Amino acid sequence: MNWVYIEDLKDYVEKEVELRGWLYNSRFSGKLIFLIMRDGSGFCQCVVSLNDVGEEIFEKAKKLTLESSFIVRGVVREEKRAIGGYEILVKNIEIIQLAKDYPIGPKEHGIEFLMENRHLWIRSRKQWAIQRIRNELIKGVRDFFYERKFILFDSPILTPSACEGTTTLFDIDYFGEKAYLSQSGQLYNEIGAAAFGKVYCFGPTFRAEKSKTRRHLIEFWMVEPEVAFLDLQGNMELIEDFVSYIVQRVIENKKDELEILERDISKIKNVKPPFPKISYSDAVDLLHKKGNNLLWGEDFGGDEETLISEEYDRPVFVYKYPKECKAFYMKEDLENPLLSLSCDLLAPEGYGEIVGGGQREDSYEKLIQRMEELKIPIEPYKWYLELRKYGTFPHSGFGLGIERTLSWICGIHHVRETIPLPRLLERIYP
RNA sequence: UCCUCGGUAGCUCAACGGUAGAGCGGGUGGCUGUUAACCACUAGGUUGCAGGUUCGAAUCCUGCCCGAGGAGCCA
Repeated sequence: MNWVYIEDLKDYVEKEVELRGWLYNSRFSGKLIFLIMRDGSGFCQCVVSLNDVGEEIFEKAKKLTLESSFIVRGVVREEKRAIGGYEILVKNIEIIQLAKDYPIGPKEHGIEFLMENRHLWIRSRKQWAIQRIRNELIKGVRDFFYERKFILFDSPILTPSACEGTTTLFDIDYFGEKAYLSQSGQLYNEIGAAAFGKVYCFGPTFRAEKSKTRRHLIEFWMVEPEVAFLDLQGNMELIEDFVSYIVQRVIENKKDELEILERDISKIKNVKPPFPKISYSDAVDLLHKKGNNLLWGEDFGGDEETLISEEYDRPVFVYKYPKECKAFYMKEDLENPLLSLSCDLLAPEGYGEIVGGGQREDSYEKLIQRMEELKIPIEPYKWYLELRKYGTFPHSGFGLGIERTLSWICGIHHVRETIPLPRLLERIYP
């Protein structure tokens, strides 16, 4: 039999096909039944008419409960009224299993209930759309770097030392020694940049921060490029090209999914280079003008980020943060030793920081001095320092958080919906 | 860790000191173009747990448990 997927139905108009899937919803109308099947690739209305199929098959259709698995055969028809624009005129139905008491209904549910049932919630239409967009976003990430001849340089997940603060690491027993789950591939990437010029790593990262906000996950995915001989300005240009590419690609290829999410495309269609760029010091002035009384030298919180980003119709760079706000490996600004050659990218609409990056400190002496100031042990970073001994080179890179970027593109309020199975503070089920 | 809000039917909520109720979902019946379909009937409860105040507690008080939102930190 001609088993096809719902997303391909347009190629089978007026032909008889077989669909295999689950019952998403159904509506009865006397001698007519509308079954909404989902098969993973899409949603399709299957029309069962008593006069066409006879009593036996009609009764089967009537018995189907939410999320029952079944196979349906029938003729594909173009139908504007139906979801997706096509429907099946059913000839036969084969029930695989009748599901009993599926907990998630078509009406509203609370977040606690949905999170407890995440393994089932992921089947519903909005969640389906988000994950399809995630897939496109990730393909876009890989294609962008592949087309620009970056080399994929996977960094380890088990690490012996901290990359940033040590308070936010998960520690594990590594044959009697202490090891940690990676919270960034940044430092290892610099090995790759010296060997291959342009590299990126892309994988999960782990932060044991006790953060409980709509922008935080304990386990999240980050893509981190690192480029030899690139300065801060070049880094910002790479970031704006990259972010624009993935946003435009999602708009282009995932129209239906964005529509399911009721995303206002006009809010993201302007995401094209150049992005506005504002220095940290100018940003602080802007905040003061807007009534915020942040002191120079303090890092921005969510409120400050929103105040800055709401000034623009596309993501905005804030660059040259005070050294104290940033990690030890950020290069000092030679024009002002209080500043670092760092840059963050703030997404519009209150989605906050989606990129953090900058130029790295390439002076062996300055790096050692900075580590001593911050009381960071030298020994575990011996290899890192050696990169500055054997042909040091200016280099820059950044990290982009996939889930934050995805919630912004999708217009989803909380990052927990943008990863299939979110790990949150005190939630590791399902 | 701190601050704020919440926990009542399978789900979403109402009742705010005086007999626990609605919508959805479930069940039964009706309807040939439905779009979170609709109409009628029906089943469904130790009001998070423990104690206290009261003639009487879902409601007020105390403690605990669980959840949500936010802060700090970060992508």
